[in-house]
Amino acid sequence: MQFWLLKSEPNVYSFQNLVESGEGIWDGVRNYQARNNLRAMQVGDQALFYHSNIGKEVVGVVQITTMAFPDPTTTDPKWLAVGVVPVLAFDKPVSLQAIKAHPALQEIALVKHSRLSVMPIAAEAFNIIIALGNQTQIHEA
DNA sequence: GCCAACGTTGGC
DNA sequence: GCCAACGTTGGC
Repeated sequence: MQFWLLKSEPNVYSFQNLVESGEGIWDGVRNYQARNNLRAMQVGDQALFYHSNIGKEVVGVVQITTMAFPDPTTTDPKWLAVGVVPVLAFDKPVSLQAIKAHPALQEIALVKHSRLSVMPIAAEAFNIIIALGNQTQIHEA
């Protein structure tokens, strides 16, 4: 099982759009590195959903439901898409600022490779961000 | 709206 | 195959 981070501009396609439709297709990727990451995805992999430009925060988690298939938004066979479903909406979105301020998240691709739209993320970093975003599930004594 | 980072294109 | 020009992304 691999973990990923998917970036979208919320005025184009937001996490809320995905929650409302229940399932979606992650398409429109036109970058080779991002495409290669889509191709490496397996059914059941999970991904953080990041809102770029507006919000600049991780707002939830999605699960990959299909292997990569030809992107339906183009006739060019070299571009790929995957199916996704929402699995968790954060109580408290995790801002880019908070990620940059976290000592254990300095090296993630979101910070280091800000222009990549589909990137792998280590399980440790994935779990830290989930814990930050899903704070109401952390109960204190 | 600006600009840095970086990917792509095209002339040579 | 190099590299300058150009386009796009995304944070600020």
